[in-house]
This record gives sequence, structure tokens and C-alpha cells, in this order.
Amino acid sequence: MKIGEAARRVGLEPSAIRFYESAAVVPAPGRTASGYRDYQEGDVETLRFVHRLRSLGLPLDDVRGILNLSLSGQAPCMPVREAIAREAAAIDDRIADLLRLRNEFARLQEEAADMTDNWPASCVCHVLDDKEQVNE
Amino acid sequence: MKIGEAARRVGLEPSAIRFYESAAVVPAPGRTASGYRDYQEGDVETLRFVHRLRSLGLPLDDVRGILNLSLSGQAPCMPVREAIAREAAAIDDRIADLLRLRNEFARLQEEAADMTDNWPASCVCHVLDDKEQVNE
DNA sequence: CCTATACCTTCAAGTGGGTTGAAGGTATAG
DNA sequence: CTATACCTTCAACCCACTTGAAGGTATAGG
Repeated sequence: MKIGEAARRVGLEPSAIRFYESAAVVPAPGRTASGYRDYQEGDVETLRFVHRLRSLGLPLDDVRGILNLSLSGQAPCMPVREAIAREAAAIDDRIADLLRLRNEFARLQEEAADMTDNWPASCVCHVLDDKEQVNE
Repeated sequence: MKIGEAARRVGLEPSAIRFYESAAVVPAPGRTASGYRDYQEGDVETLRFVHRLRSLGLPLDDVRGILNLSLSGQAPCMPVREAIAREAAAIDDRIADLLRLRNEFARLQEEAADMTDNWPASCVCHVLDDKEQVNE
């Protein structure tokens, strides 16, 4: 099958698939007589695996490593587990950050709602002036 | 004060401050006789404001617009409110995505914990094979 | 005066994870 | 014969910076 259909089937853009190939994440597929990329079922599964790992947030370096191991017949179990554990922790951090941020926004919007627009006496911007920093 | 102290006081890297200047987000500060950037208190407040808006996740384009308005003496209230509302919605989306992702990871880790490592019969990688996609 | 160090300067290039666009080839239906 | 919907490569762009090279400056200690 050609790249468009493969892309549709795995939920990626053709440009992303070409990028993964150029970045040596996935091996280059065969070509038709006229030079089109020609994907087999196995290639599609590989791409689906990549899409899945990427959608779980693993950096391309990890995906490349796991896939190289996997395609060379070695078990990527431990690397996958480690990557998953690392990423799960990172996700917890990101969620905590975002929840703090979201609280901050809720407060900002509440305070802003109480203000009229007769700048500069009463301005939502002043809400931003003296607060403690959110990050770091 | 020189860039290092300003950076320390606002919680930014000197390189980030230079970048903001080069990207016309903040105005260029004065210079000492020997060519060092020389920041006043007002500059530090401006940088703090930028840092705050950035840490709230607003794109540099929005920050630049808000700051240009603000420094030219106009009230950036409405743009700030709009940007904040947009970003708050985006944060809600991101949190929802991450929570779904986090559930997925919890399931993966549970399933992985139940498996031994005698690849390929029982391997955490198989956990990743047939699942529905997380995103899109 | 010399040196070590801790800053500062500019400019260019690199990062990640792709997307977008130009310029052109191909497959298929009407 | 043409319209269209694909496909190809290559280069440049996106964001928000960071990093590195090559060099200047300020200050303290010996």
C-alpha cells in the first residue's frame, strides 16, 4: 500500500512517516516500480507501534532504541518498562504542574471578573503584578 | 545592574533575556560604558511580567502584543483576559489528555507487573500491540 | 604588573518533532 | 486529453530558546 493509506491506517501524516524514515526510526519500506513507497502489513504494525509510543509521550530517541532492539529480535521488555515508568512519573509531574496552573488561572479569572475596565485604576493586569511565580 | 543579576532576580537565563530582546518582546536596555547591558528596576519589572505570562503558557506573540500595548500606555486588559481565557481552555484540554494518558499507563504497568520476562511468550511489549489509540 | 575567575559581548548553529511549500512525476477516471 | 489526487525530493520554516566559539572586561589576590 502507498504512504497515504498507511498514514490513514495508523493515524499519522504522510510527512510524519517520511520524517520517521529520514530519522532512522523506522526502516525504509520497499518501492513500487514507479518509485512510490510500498508498505506491507508488518511496516504498518511497526508504524502503529511508533505512533503508540510517541502518543504515550516517549521521545524519539527512546522509540528508536526500543524499535532497533525489537526489530533485531531482542526483547525490549526492560527498556520499554523503564521508559514507561520514567514517562509515567513525568506525566504525574506534568499533571501536577498543570493543575497548579489551572488553579492560578481560576483565581485570575475570578479576580478579573470582579473588576471593571476603567484602566488603570482597576485592571486585570494588576492581578499579574505581585503574585508569587508559578513555576520554578 | 548587569544581565546576570537581572536574570537571577526574575528567574530567567541571561540567554533567554537576550533572546527576548532580539525577538523585540522587550525593549533593549541601556548600556554601560564598556558595552554591558544595564537594567533598571523598570526593566526588571517588565522582564518579570514577561516571565509570568510565559510561565502561564502564553505564546511569545501574545506576550509581545500585550507588552507593546502596555508599554505604549494603553490598557492591555482585554487582550490579557482573552489570552488568559484561551490558555485556560487549552490547559483544561491538556489536563484531560494527560489524565487519559495516565490511566493508560497505570493499566500498562499493572499488566506489566503480572508478566514474567520469558520473552517472547510474555512481554510487556505485547501490552502495547492491540490497544486502541490514545490520541485523536 | 600578572593572572585567575567570573562575568559580559556577538553571531551562528543546534534542539525536537515535525509541517509546509516548491517543483515535478504518476495513476486513474471521464 | 485533461482533471484530480496522489506521490517524490529537498529545503526552509515553526517555537522558544540553548549552546558554543571567539573574544572583551571587571575585580581580587599575589
